[in-house]
Formats: sequence, C-alpha cells, structure tokens
Amino acid sequence: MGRSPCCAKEGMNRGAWTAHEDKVLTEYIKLHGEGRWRNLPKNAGLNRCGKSCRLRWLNYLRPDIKRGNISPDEEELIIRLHKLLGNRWSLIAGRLPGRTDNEIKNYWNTNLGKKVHDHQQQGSASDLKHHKNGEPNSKKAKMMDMAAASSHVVRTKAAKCTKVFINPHPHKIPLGHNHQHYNEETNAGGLMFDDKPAAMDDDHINRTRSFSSFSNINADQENSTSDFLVDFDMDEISLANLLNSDFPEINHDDLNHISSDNVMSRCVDETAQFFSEGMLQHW
DNA sequence: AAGAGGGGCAACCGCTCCTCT
DNA sequence: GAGAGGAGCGGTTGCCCCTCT
Repeated sequence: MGRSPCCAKEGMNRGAWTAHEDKVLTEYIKLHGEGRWRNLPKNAGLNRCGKSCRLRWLNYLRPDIKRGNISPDEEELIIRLHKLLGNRWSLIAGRLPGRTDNEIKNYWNTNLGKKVHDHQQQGSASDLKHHKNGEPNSKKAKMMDMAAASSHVVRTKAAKCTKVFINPHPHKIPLGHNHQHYNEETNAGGLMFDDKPAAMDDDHINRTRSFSSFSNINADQENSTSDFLVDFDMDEISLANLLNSDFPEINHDDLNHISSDNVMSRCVDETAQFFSEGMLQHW
C-alpha cells in the first residue's frame, strides 16, 4: 500500500523551531483549532512538515503544558505505570496532566531507566534483606522492585480511538469499566462528553472519549486489565491514593486465556485487585 | 583555557492504525 | 474489500550544554 510522504522534504525547515514559527503556529491553532496537520503548514504559512507542527504544538506550545520539575509523586507514578504498561508513553503521559509522552520518555531514558537499572542490580543482592521481615524496606524500594520486574509488562493493544460508545444503561456499567468517568455525584449516569465541566480541558475530554471506545471492545480478548487504567482521571484520584495502592503482578497465562464469556467478570475482579477498595469507592 | 566526553532533550523517522471513499 | 490519506506512537538521532581532564 504505497503512500505519498507526509510532506515534501525538500525546502522544508528542519531542526529547532524559532520564536517566530512558534508564534505563527500558536496563533493559527488558536484561530482554527487543532487538526488537519497536513494542510496546516501551508495554510499557516509555515515552511514545516505537518507532523513537525503537530509535535511542536503537542509537546511545547499547548497552553496546559507543564515543563520540567517532575515531582517525586509523578516520578513514582511513572514507574508504576511503566511497570504496568511498558513503553506506552502516551498512555503514561495521559495519566500525568500537563506532561507529554516525549517528556516522560526522555525522563525515563535519562533518569528513571538508570535508577531502575541500578536498583535492579543492587536489589538482586539485597532482596533477601529487603524481604526479611516480609516487606520491602521502603515504599521507594517497593516501587523499584516492581519497576525492575519489567518482564511482566502488560502490552495494551495499540489503538487510535475515535468512536464513542455511550452505554444506554449507564446504571448497569460494571465496576471497573466505565466508572472512571461515571461520576455518580456530578453526572447521574450521564457521560460527560457534551456537558464539558469548566475544570475539564479538551485534552481530558479527548482522553475520556478515547477510553470510552475501549468500552466498545469488550469482545476483544486481548484487552487486558491494563486497559482499565487508560483513563482514570488524575484530577479525581489523587496521586497519593494511587501511589499508596499496590499493583499486583499479572498472570499472563490468565490474561491469554480469558474467554469472551467471562472477560467482563475477570476484568472487574482484576481491576479490583489493582486498586484499593477505598479508591474504588471513591470512583 | 581549551578540547574531549557525556548527558539531556528537542526533533525526526518509520511504522501502525483508523477513517474515508 | 482495497487503496489512499490523516494522525498518533515509540524508537532513534543529533545538537547543545555542562563537566571533567
């Protein structure tokens, strides 16, 4: 299936973006919104590839971007999510408001990856000490232990999700499936796609929509437990809650043999394992 | 003071998936 | 159903800056 290159490479600006280019792109997107990246450079008068524009906007120019100063909580969350999801940077970034996949990927490669690796080497020698009393010495050590066991990473199915599934019977939504954005207190059974709360940005809406499509693929046997993590809202669930919970190891044999008949109940059970009872009640 | 080496990070590349016709 | 285009993702590259010698 041949296809034309996304842009003519000859004559295109490459490399670092200038302040002027940033300004042009920002103003164009403010005026016309995101999307149609392929035509954007031409329409905006930028001598850049559309993909380059998209990347620049998503990673640096968006107004809600947080840069640098990754907090210890965020760091621990990244480790946990990486343990669960592997190198699914976009999913991990989606759980950290204001953070981009590129930033997290870089942060992992330059900081966390090394830390985890170092700890893995040290840990193998000191595991016995750590667990002598039944528990690791510290929360941090526990975190590193989990992250180090990267062989247990669950690979979610890569999917671009644009379809929205709205459950006609929201009260029947099983625990662990759509409850992430089914807030009983504020949205009595209604998904929040149209009534956008003031505190909710477009990105959140997009993520919510994205996750909704996962609910549409319950027959997909590959859709393992980790998919249920794709859209819990970090604004609703504090980092502390998440960090205080434990992610048990996942039995991949189990995941591979979930039948379509019991996939839902399994997912509910497994989701419950991932999060503390308190967190589930909070949802 | 200057060159070498390494680390961090922004940007690019290629692949994959989804949608549309 | 097949092909083409649009968009997103993860891996990799290359530049810049800082530190070390």
